[in-house]
Amino acid sequence: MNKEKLLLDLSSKQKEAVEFSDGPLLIVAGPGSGKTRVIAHKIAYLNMIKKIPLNNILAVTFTNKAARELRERCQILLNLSDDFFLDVKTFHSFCSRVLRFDGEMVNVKNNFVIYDYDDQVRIMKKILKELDIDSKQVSVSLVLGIISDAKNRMLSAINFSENVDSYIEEIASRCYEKYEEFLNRSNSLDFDDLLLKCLDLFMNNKFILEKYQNFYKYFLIDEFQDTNPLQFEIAKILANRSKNICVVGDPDQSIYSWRHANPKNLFDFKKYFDKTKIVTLDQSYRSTKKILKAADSVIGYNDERLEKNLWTDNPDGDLVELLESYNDEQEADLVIKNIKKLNFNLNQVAIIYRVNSQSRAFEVACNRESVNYKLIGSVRFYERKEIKDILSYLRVLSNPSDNISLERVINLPSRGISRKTFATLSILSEQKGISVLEFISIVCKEKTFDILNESNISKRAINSINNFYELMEKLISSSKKEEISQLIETILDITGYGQYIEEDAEKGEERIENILELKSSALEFSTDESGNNLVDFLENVSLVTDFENNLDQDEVEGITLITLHQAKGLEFEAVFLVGLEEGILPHSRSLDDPNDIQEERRLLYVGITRAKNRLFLSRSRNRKFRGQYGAQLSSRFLSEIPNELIKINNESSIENSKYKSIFTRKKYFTGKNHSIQKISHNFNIADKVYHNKFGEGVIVSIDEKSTDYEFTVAFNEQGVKRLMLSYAKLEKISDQKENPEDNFIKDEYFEEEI
DNA sequence: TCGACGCACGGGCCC
DNA sequence: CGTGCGTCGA
Repeated sequence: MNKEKLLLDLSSKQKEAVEFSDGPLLIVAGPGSGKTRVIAHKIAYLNMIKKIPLNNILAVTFTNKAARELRERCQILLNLSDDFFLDVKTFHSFCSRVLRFDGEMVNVKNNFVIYDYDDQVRIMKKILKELDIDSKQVSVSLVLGIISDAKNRMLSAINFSENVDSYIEEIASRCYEKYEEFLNRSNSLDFDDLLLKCLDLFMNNKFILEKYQNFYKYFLIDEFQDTNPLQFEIAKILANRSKNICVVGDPDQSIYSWRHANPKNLFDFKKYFDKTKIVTLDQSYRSTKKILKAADSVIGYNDERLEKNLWTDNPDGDLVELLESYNDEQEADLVIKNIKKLNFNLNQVAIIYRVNSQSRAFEVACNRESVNYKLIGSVRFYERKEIKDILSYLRVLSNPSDNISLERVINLPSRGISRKTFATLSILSEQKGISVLEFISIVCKEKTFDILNESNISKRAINSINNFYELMEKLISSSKKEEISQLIETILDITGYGQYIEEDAEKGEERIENILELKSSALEFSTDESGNNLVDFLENVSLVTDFENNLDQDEVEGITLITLHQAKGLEFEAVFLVGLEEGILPHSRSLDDPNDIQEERRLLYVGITRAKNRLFLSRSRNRKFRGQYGAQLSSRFLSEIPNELIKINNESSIENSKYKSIFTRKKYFTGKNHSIQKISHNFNIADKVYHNKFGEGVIVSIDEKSTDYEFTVAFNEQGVKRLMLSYAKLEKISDQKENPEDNFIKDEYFEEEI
């Protein structure tokens, strides 16, 4: 392939981005503007035209799935065989590998384990107990959040303790110190540590930094709007020498601020790197004009934006359809019904929701209607109990310092080592400065059981501990010679865990299947990855969360059920965005912070722009929550889409007369950016009015609200009510005819609330 | 030390 | 509604 051919099917802007190969480059790329294509072509261009060896290029993507896709594209463009070398990694996997090689310089041993959120919670629970802090007043997640914040501001436990300025920070500071000690003792790192220690390594070891700087001459970073401060620092320090760094992002698609992502990194990039070239990709090749317009008008309500003027040559397309149902079950039915009417391959259809728990109703509906579906990561595979149990055994074998994993399995299945015994063992081992497993080994090997006796551990318990020791000895020797999948089999066998699972009448079968799946993934791993040892396997497990996708992908035809966050980067012919309700999207936890609301809006923007052809938005008037039905208000975002783009799905009106009711789109919103139009009216105090439900009445007062009016009406029979004008269908008695077109009626719930 | 039982409380997004 | 924890009796 020559240069002309490589650049043939690129737009002039895409070409510009691909051909600018030396020096800092910032690509602002709207949804569907072909950014992955540009990155792939850029790598191909560097290699083919500029003759840069592939191993001098580091590409960083947001997920492992994106990494795989990029590799595939490059492989095709460069016409390479399957096993070609190209570093496409996530920040975390890159850092992890650096630390495996060179971590000693920052006191990281090469067999460290990575602790996930679940592990962190277990650790922090212990710490709170130890420090006698009431976990009802100071929650585990709060403390972990503060620690993570601190790490992202590059504050060590000591630095942090010097700068506490509130009661809660003082507590968190003490926990932070303990937490770090615990991780240290366990030879383990959390996700933040992977980045932090790696950065530490680069900043304080010139020699090692230069090694990497000399090795990687070109950097490409995707989804830059979702990089956090540590990641940005790592990018800066690595690229500081060559300055050949290209970042791609879209501030409107920044949806990970809760993970410390900072879209400002996009703007700071050009401040940090002199003479940054900026290319904006604003042509969408994905969505129809109408869908794009809907997306654009929604995101227009956010402020402090970098306006992009996204445009497309695609056809106008169909109107965005609005679905409304009575409850979440009906919502699922209605969505599936509409999917069945479409003429797309089911792989081209997605139901996208805000929270995983929404998937349940759709699974049920799919099963009932015999529609195949692929559920993406709701109960994530590696987080299932039986999988984590097996992995904990493996972790202990790979890293004997891993106390938290040991604690998990030492009495699983029950073998006579109680929590209390384990706690005693922990204290004793800590005094000796070794891990619990090491302590057990020494005591059992030297038969110095007196030390346990003295600590009030019963004869029976000591016997159990000794049995466990012998069991572990066997496993350790197996782990040295067996393939991982074989080792899993051995574990199931000699720990009794296999039998324990089988005895579980309810979930046993499913759990066995999951374990088999783990075994087959281990088998796959040891055959096709270069590293086939336990450490590599466990690392892969910690960092790759989407392994289920590997298996199905497009082999089975089925619709996709997925969260908005996970849907980033994907596209479908038809998209159903469901649960457009206050409390869901925007999520209830974001309602009182305007910045959070803006992120929720970006989330919707991401959702809308996944659609190529057809977009359906759905809301339910009621939803089950904690076992009970509660009324739901329509999402404020729905009213931000201009009416002319919207069609109300004709099946939506619930036929059952009991629930006749219906849409709550606020007609007076026109979706013009930043200027919310106020409803107007010609009512006056003392006017006689008629209301559908309450009958005749007299207006007592009219209060102006920010976008609406609140009427107080004295009804002849129902007493005094307060009603929002936009929701209540009030008529002046003199006005005889109601407009038959006007079916934007009231939201009963809203009305009664007021 | 184990497991059964009952109670209280909690549920966003993920590398 | 589900779970996770603490308490209790065996």
